[in-house]
Amino acid sequence: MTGQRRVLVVEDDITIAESVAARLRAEGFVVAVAHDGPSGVAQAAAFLPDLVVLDVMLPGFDGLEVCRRIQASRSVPVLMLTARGDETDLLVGLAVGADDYLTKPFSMRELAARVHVLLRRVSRAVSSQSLELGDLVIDLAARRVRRAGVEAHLTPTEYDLLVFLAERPSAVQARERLLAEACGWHEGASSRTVDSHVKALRRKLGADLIRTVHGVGYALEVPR
Amino acid sequence: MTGQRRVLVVEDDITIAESVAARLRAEGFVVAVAHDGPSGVAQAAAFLPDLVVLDVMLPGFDGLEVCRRIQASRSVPVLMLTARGDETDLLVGLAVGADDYLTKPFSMRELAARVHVLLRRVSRAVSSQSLELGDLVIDLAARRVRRAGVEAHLTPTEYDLLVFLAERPSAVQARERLLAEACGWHEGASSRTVDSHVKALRRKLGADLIRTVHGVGYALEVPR
DNA sequence: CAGGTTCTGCACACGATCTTCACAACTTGT
DNA sequence: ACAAGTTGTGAAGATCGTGTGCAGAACCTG
Repeated sequence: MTGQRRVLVVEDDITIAESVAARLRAEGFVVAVAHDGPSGVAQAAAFLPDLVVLDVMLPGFDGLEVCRRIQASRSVPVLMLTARGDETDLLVGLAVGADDYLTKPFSMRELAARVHVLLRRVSRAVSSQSLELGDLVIDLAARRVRRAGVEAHLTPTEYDLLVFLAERPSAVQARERLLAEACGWHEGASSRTVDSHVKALRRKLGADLIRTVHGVGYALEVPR
Repeated sequence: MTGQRRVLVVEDDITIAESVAARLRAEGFVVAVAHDGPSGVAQAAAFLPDLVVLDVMLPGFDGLEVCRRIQASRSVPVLMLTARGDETDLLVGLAVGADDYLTKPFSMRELAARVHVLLRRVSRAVSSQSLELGDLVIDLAARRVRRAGVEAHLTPTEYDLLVFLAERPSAVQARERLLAEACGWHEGASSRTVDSHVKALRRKLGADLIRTVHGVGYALEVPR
């Protein structure tokens, strides 16, 4: 994970919002605050947070709707804040895509702990800023790739191909899929084109990185 | 992830342990219970749970040590149970690799909700669906097969054949069926082709895996 | 526009895989 | 135990898929 984590707090109660924001800033996060649903959704799109802390009770439309809309465009972990006993909201929230929840009142310490857990989990899976698979590091923002600390210069197609594979580590992808996703789609495109790019990736990043699955396609193996 | 999820509950208070186990069983999980640290670690290795619910206060050695040991061998999500106010234990627990926690007293409903969230998250992250039949593990996304932890290299036809059988454990499949499903369909294809592939599978994965049903076909037996 | 880079498609060689065959070993029913 | 049918086995040929190098096309960039 590169740089600072960004957290968006969507909470209409100014006092709570500020406490939360202050605590998270103290923990080293970059924090944005929205006080209603529509601006929450807007900020989620503009601020591109790594995590959203979301009150379910909001003016405009409610938190569940916000949750749905945020998740619709981009997969972001959501920590929901619910009133105690609001189990219906809670269950709906989890169904809608929230990843965790806290019931009010909660301690700032508890909030911080949960935020850290959620982000740790996310970075373990897929980070929005960089992909790290063993000694392979892909800096998505900078479009740079390093293997065992050594930077490799990749052409655009090679890079896209690598990222597509790296986002699905060890999952086998058919040539056709790779051709369509990474290279553009041409009528009558030859799937042998993929071979050429795979070959280039192997030359630049090591032959062990990409596994050939005979008769199917390729998969990226997590290197050590 | 195939079939039922397995949950291990490590909790010394028999009443709590049974309530938790009962609730989780009602939710459709396969549940094992351990009442102290050492047997918790042992069961984690033997029962191979998809998730562990772990009390931090345990006879033997404490829950944090159990957590460490469980995580040491295999990555399993851990839901910690802590006494209210035990924030030190809590933070250490999260550091040691717990993925979530509940403070006592908690409602069974809350527990069940968290268990579901954790498992959903894991299946989302690790994604790779897999078939597990005893010591045979088929990673469908990666198209990889392991028996008793040892990876076997299978050819495309062998793999397809195995998956077809593994999706219908113990069910006998006619040669013609296998020929059509796993191998492509040729006019006038000889069903003896299947024999060759079965033979290869037996050589690579052990002779006990595939049972011959004389005059009918083959069936995959769940190995112990 | 010149010079470079990148993408794509092709052909060949090699290796992996599939299929078949003949014969041995086995199962089943009588 | 025997005969008939079925399955296991090993090997060999046919087929298919992939790695590789190369060259023209397409694409930037200054």
